[in-house]
Amino acid sequence: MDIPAPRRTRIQQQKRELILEAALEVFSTNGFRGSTIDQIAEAAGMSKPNLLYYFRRKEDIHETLMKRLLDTWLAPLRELDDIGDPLTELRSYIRRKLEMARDFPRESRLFANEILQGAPRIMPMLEGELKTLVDEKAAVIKGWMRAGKIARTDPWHLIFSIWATTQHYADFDVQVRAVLGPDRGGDGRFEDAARFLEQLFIDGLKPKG
Amino acid sequence: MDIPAPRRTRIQQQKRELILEAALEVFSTNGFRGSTIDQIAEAAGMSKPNLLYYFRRKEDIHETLMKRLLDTWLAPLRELDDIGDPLTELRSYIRRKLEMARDFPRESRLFANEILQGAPRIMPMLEGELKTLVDEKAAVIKGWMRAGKIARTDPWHLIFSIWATTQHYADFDVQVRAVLGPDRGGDGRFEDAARFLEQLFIDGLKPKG
DNA sequence: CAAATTTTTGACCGGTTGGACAAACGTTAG
DNA sequence: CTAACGTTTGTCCAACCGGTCAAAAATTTG
Repeated sequence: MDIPAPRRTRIQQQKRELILEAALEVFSTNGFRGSTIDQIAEAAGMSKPNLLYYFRRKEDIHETLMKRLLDTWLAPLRELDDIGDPLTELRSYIRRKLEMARDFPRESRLFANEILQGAPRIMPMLEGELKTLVDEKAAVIKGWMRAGKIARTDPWHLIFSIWATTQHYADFDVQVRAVLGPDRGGDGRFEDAARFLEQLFIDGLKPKG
Repeated sequence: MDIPAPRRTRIQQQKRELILEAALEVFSTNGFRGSTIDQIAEAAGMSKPNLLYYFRRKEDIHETLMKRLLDTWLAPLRELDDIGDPLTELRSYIRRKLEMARDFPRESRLFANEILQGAPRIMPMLEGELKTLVDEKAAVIKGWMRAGKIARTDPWHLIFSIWATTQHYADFDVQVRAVLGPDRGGDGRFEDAARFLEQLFIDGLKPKG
């Protein structure tokens, strides 16, 4: 990175944001290697050397984007809380996750791209921060199961399946729209998905009578 | 493509297979633009011009790979049949899909890469062949619902969720292994996933008493 | 064996890419 | 006004990349 964080002027902050926004667009649709600095510069409305004045290397942009992304990306899971009704908690976790797929598909795709290619730049984060958080929440879910509040299953795979099903609507969006066709593939598809996922997970997780 | 298919010698077939195998490895981990002909050639143990003797352009390799992939990829869904017990049919569909994620993760990632980047090369196939097949199978599932054999839901989103959850174990494999850790992330993870998915989908789809 | 054919390779080319650099431009403060 | 500082740009470069080509090497055919 270029200018040390504390000494950034308002203009510098602004331009850096502009670049990051443009880079998100470009990286998320072309992957890291598939994106060029020129593309990002053009999307940000500036020349390549100008962009390189704010971020010395292409990788710096990607790294900054990635760091920032991970926090927001894990926020919904962080909010999953022990207090409150378990099924309600899970329901709103699923809803929040699906809303993120709807409202931040580029972020989802950026993340998917990185994982698909073996997570070369964020492996430590997965084994550290992410694993810790998931283990913690899995313990919470396990507690609910022991208390008979929800059916017994593997909490880790439950979390994976929530990730998979919700992010699918961002990462595989073109496929979803192609299969649903013009009529059902419109804006309503997220509400249909929400209804379906609620039924699948919540009804499926109700404790066995 | 180079030599017309009917006039290929045994050696040509063999070399082409070698190249396709190497290309699958490289494309699935780096994406199309992220992969170079040199990488593929090295992985196939030959020089770049030699590779280009068998496939004139980089795109031809990708196209051949993609065409071949789609058939095998959709085979499990094609097998989903109206005859036989609905829950058993769905259970074995899910199992076959998960087995494909386990045994052909590179194929899954190649496909995921393509879709993630907007499916520029296979869009017609998605809107045509794939949509037709899914619509057909959705009708079958709907029939089961009308007959009271399984609970009522959206058949399209049901299929999406099966795709998402099973392919997740191939596409996001590094993340799954990182989160499960060294002990649970070993070879047993697919059996755990199979048990979990069976419970989620099959128990969740039993008709409401 | 020799001629014909197929396969392999080294050298090369034009275009692209990430990045460096110095000069020009703009802005602010004394 | 002008010196200092921050910003922008045109130009350039070395590395890389997809692809060509002619000639060498290997193989097949007669």
